[in-house]
Amino acid sequence: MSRLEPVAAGHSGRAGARSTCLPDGCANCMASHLAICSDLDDEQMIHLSSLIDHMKVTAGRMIFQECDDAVAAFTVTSGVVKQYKLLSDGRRQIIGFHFAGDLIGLPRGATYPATAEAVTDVTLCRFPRKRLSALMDDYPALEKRLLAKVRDELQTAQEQMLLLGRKTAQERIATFLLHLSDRAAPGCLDADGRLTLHMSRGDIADYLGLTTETVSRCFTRLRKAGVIQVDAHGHIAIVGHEHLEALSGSGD
Amino acid sequence: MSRLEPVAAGHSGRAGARSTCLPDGCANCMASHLAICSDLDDEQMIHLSSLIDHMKVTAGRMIFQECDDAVAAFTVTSGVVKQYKLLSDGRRQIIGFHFAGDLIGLPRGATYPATAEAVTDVTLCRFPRKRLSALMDDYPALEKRLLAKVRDELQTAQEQMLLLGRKTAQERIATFLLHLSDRAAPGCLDADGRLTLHMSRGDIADYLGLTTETVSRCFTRLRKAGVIQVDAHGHIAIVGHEHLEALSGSGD
DNA sequence: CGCTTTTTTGAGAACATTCAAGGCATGTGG
DNA sequence: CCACATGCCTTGAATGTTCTCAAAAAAGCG
Repeated sequence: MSRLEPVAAGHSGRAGARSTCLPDGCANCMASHLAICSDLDDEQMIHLSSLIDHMKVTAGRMIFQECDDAVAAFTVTSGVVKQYKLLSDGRRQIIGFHFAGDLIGLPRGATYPATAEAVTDVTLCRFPRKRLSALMDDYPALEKRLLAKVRDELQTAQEQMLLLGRKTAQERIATFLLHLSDRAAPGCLDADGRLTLHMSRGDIADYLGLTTETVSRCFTRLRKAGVIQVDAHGHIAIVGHEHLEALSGSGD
Repeated sequence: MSRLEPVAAGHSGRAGARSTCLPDGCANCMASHLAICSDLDDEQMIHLSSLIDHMKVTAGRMIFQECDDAVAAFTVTSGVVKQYKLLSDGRRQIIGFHFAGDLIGLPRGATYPATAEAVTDVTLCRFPRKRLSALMDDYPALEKRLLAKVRDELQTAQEQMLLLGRKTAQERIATFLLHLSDRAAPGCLDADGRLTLHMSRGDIADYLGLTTETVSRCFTRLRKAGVIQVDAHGHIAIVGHEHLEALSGSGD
């Protein structure tokens, strides 16, 4: 049984954001302006489209596993994905959450260095690795874009090292909420400015190097302090943005 | 007064590892086989050489500072460099140590995201940023090499997140020692297999998210357990490599 | 509605930190 | 060559933040 199911064919004949002639999956892609394909012209896009598959993965399913052969990379086109590493006794560190436009699964080596799992229902664009790297040789714009993405990721990772190595539990939670509301997070911010976390307390804990209980206690404290409001569905409104920034320990 | 001093001119006429016609600094460069220039042919190397300066920085001096304009990138050609980020109250996280062949100071944005400081006396190769990116457009091999370097760094950063978020103090020290002895570390490994750390206990602590005291206590425990031997000068011999691996919590 | 899963809350324990002092090496000046 | 100052490392005792263990409350789901 494959963990990955091809996405159902979309409505044909509907013009997408780009020119016609593209496969439905690409023409309607919500992430095309964010992903590595965004710098390609229409002709190149058609070429790229011929190499890829569009997939759906339901929440909780694995996309690829650490140590597996890295045969394909994926662009997240909707939903939220997490990547994590495990220690032998089960301790888990989530190394990143990924949103629409993010590319995952294109490591330097032959195998994936982390496991990827769908947090919500997810749609993905699958690039066979060999064909993608061949394409990079032809289209330098693609490689430039990839380089930019990897650099961004590295910078984010360095900020996360500061968080994991030196910040208190409270500061970690504050930083996390601010990052979600300020940056990243397409699909996390409601129209009314409310934040939908999507991931569980346990996931947040494993991302911030804490336990579920500590995360829960910090949320409670922030709520009682009037910095955030949490509604019945767990959606979060940041009331004291400045207060939260003060609590985050800030960059410097 | 500049923090960076040009390196003294080398002996002229001495043939380096590469063909002649190169500036002494490049011809004699100990890191040319490791750095991003390693994939260039002689003609390209001559071109690259015309863009760069060779510098010396003494131990403890700053190379560039967080938030400064990222006008130049640097390749470490000898010695050890650390990069760190600070919180407003002085808490510090070292995000990486850099050895011969490593490239630092080429961020995505306009400013350096971290401060770089010489741990030992260091020699550097300085690339003005604009000219380097112009050169990348001409020599795709250079950009490919950079991409590979950044990917390596990202993978290292992800392993460090696992360490900082989930490993115990003992496991962090064990992992650190193994990494130095296995990988990285040109100039850290003596002929007889002994490890020279170069950096202080405080630096190690700020790299591993611990305090100086905890680092010291862990070293003592490892020494008393017979896993490592520390001589009068602080050089370390790893006696129980397998034992250390068991203590490191290992990848999975 | 009953079941499972997740989240919250509480009490006690643990690991690492903080605070404090002593040891050891290096370097300087008498 | 020794005395002394300095900086870094080590060791000890006490504290604290976060974790572990445990149970209740809330939310999701058939």
